[in-house]
Amino acid sequence: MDDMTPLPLWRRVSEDIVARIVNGALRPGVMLPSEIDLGREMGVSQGTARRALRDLERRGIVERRQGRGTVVAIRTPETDHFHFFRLRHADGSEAQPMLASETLQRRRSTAAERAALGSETKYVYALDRIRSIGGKRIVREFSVVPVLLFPALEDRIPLPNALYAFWQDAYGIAIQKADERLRAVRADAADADAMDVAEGDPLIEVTRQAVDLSDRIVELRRSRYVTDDLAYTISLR
Amino acid sequence: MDDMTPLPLWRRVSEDIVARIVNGALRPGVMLPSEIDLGREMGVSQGTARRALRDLERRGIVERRQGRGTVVAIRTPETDHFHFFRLRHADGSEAQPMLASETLQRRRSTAAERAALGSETKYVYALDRIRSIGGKRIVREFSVVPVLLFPALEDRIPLPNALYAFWQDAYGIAIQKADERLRAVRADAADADAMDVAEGDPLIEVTRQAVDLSDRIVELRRSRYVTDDLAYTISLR
DNA sequence: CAGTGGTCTAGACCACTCA
DNA sequence: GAGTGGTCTAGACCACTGG
Repeated sequence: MDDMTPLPLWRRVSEDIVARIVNGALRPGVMLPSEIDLGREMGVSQGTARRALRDLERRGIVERRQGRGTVVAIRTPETDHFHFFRLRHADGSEAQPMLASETLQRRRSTAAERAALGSETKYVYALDRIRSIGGKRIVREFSVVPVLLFPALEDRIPLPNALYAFWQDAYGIAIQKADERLRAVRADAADADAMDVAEGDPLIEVTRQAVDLSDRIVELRRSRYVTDDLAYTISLR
Repeated sequence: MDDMTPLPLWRRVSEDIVARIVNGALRPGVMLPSEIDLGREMGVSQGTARRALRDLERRGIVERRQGRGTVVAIRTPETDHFHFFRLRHADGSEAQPMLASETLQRRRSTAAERAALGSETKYVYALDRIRSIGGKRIVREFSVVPVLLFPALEDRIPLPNALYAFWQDAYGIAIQKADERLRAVRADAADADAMDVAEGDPLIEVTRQAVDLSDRIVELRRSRYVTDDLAYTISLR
């Protein structure tokens, strides 16, 4: 598993900054040193510091603006939510979901959850939410997160619409990517009860694993979408 | 629409190379000049030529290997097909689809097709395919492409499994990205007839627009997937 | 062994931002 | 006007590839 060759200098610089973000020394919105200063601090040239910052920018971890500087990226409800929430109208515009209901439960983890989240995950929070768009309830989400990573989550109820922005803000856990599997399923009785859909209607079910900056799986999520008026939209490159 | 600032030097270099690929002067698999030679040819430094090549590599247009050189990327049936064909087994492994049937028809374009493919698209080829995986017919694909871009396509029947690799090879049209919209639908009588699925069963329907290196929409595709054993798999970053 | 891309440095000029 | 990132140059050394 180990790589014989050491990491390039620029990568060590960028990983050092990631580590500072993960351990909380750098918080979202904070200004980073300039390329020249960063290079001096780390004992590398400006070009190398520049490359590290460019790497972080490409990964969406920092934001750079000419004349202004480099700041740790903030996951706002806008940027964050719409990046990981893929339902769009027919014209491609973003859908504005509202939270219709929310329940949070603390319980023992299942074997499958421990397999994905790590064996130290004895307890989890199970968060069930229903979202409506344009007055129609068309999304059910079942999220599972380790209690260890999100202590005292029940005290924060009601949770904000955009979970990932909240996690970064309140727990310092930043989502890097989400791996998803989509399948078509029939709405069951519970779906018909919770959403504006008839039992037996086709839904898209999305199973997601959300991965943070430390490459840990920090959330398991299963979502069910009614796709009558909105579609799940992606771009393959 | 126009940008006041001129393109950076490195971008002009990379766009020049893209143009050479588009017009056929550079074909897939061909070796590019080294960074130093390219810089000399274009009157820029090695660093700038390097940046242009890195840009092309990031966009998947060329492949670079230390010690070997830079070549125009080849869309092989493996690399290409599995990039744009997202069905995966439960363990994440790639599914091996077989072509179960194929029909090609030349006809006038519809108004909707002209809106997407360009008003000069008077005629299109409509390609309908059924794919099977593990002996089960679980994919229907309806592709529409302009006759102008793919002349004499009927002479190439049967078309290979991986369409995009074939297009690049036979017509010099390289797919850069594909924008997709996913919805859950019920299998109709034609689906039940063509695939191993019962009428009314839930399917995922994917509507795709494929875009080439010149930013033209060159294909409209509608696919229907049975997701009992396989799931549509993506990664959001 | 010659040639390639990967990394790294040092320095220059420019465009942009903000006080 | 001082400071930032964006671009560009010129040159160095290294690791890898292939004959």
